[in-house]
Amino acid sequence: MRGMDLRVAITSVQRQAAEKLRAAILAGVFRPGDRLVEADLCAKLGVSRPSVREALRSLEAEGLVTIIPNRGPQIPVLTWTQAAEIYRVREMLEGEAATLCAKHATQADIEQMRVALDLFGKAVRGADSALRLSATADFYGIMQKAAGNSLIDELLRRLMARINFLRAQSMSRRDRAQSSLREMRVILEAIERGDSEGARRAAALHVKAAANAARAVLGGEDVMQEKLRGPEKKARAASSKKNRPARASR
Amino acid sequence: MRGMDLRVAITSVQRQAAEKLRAAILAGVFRPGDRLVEADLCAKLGVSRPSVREALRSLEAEGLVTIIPNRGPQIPVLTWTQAAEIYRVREMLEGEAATLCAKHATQADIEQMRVALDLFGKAVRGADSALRLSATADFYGIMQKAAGNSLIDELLRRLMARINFLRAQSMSRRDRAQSSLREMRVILEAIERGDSEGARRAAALHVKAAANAARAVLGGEDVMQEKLRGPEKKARAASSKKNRPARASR
DNA sequence: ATCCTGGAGATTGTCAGACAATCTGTCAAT
DNA sequence: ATTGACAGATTGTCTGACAATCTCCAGGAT
Repeated sequence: MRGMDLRVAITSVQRQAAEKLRAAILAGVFRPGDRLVEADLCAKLGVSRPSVREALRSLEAEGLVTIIPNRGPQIPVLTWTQAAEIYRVREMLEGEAATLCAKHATQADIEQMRVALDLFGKAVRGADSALRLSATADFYGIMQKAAGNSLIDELLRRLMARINFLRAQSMSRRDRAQSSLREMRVILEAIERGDSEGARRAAALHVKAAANAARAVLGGEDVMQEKLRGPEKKARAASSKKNRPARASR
Repeated sequence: MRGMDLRVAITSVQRQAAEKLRAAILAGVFRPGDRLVEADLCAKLGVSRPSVREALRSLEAEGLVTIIPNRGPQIPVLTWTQAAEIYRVREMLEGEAATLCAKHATQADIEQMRVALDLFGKAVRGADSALRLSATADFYGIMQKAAGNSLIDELLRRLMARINFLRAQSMSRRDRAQSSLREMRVILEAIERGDSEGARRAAALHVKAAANAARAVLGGEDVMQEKLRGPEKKARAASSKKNRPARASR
């Protein structure tokens, strides 16, 4: 093979740290509002503070954590307004990706998407939430790669990361997962018949539906702040037990 | 005034460093392909290496610099493919911003945009490139603020930063600047009459024209790599002469 | 009893210095 | 001319330190 990639994966500690943290956040290890104490992260990741801090700067620029001066990093709490903005942009970008995919996808691409979609269908029927997430990720991953615009791919990936928390919550509702499956089928059908504008519309519709489901979870107006900040105090008491057992005397 | 913002600007060294660097890159102090040596930046910014490194991480995530492991940060060299992707996304986002602006803009917003556009016209006639840049920035700044979607605003700002170099080059051509002025007038007119779809079309058209002008500068295919990497070697000899004494003098 | 005021502890922001790993360019040897 | 080794420059990472700031709790004043 002429174009085989022989490069050894060369990476650095803080890059790995950033990756681990990103994965942890996406996996829901931390919840919105949680503070990330540098010292703890050092211990958990097994690296020094400078590396952790650099990793955190990267994540901050990606919007995955918010760093408040003199207070430190924490998982951002989304308001509904912010979430709505993300969904709106996602709608445009995903629509474009679907259009591009309908134009450029090879038979192999389409075949892969079909496999991913079948897998998703199985996950929905079996209520397997982990498989559901990975199957959708696959489906979109293939679509975006086939679309051939790497910027859209990257932007979408970051936006998805930011609303990951919401997606997990709204997807856990069975009916939403099933509608989602139907909508994705429509997208794929349009791509199969090379209907680029149809694919765009279908993708946009799908995101709109997802946004509606998310709004239901979030409560329409920006009440979410209270919804999530209410439990925070209780959570802090619990987590302080975990973080500094020595002082749990009270 | 009830809502007056009394907060003192609380910020940190590395945030300021990041800002300074960002501004320097946008101002064209560094050219694509230039390496940013940490020690030099420390000297120029007057801060320590950890702060510089954290600032660089932020800029990396924003796409303003590329950090190659064991080689360090450098200003990314855009290929035409990448630039085209950016213009495509910019077209969508700016179209949406124009639409939203047409829907939500107040009379005051429109008035401000008109002022900025007049200023831009004056800059074009007077061949004042600095004023040209600030006037366009104003025009779009007002438009995006009036649109009321802060995510689009932020994404556009970052994308613009990445193609800043191209914009400066293609805008320096008088005819392009004049077409630009005409196109922006059309956008504003659509906004004034509340024609949201017209505003979207006009904005998209404007970005398409800008992309064409940029392609002319960049040479259509990805030849740019050579174009910019050629002078790099000569530049390095000169810059090392320039960079080294700074170390000795302090 | 409630509110204000210190202070103690925790955490972040920043720096200096050090050292290994890696890259780059030069120069000699084949 | 290509290869190989060496020296210098630069990055990646860690340690330790200290000031600035925040948070929470206790004690005192009203």
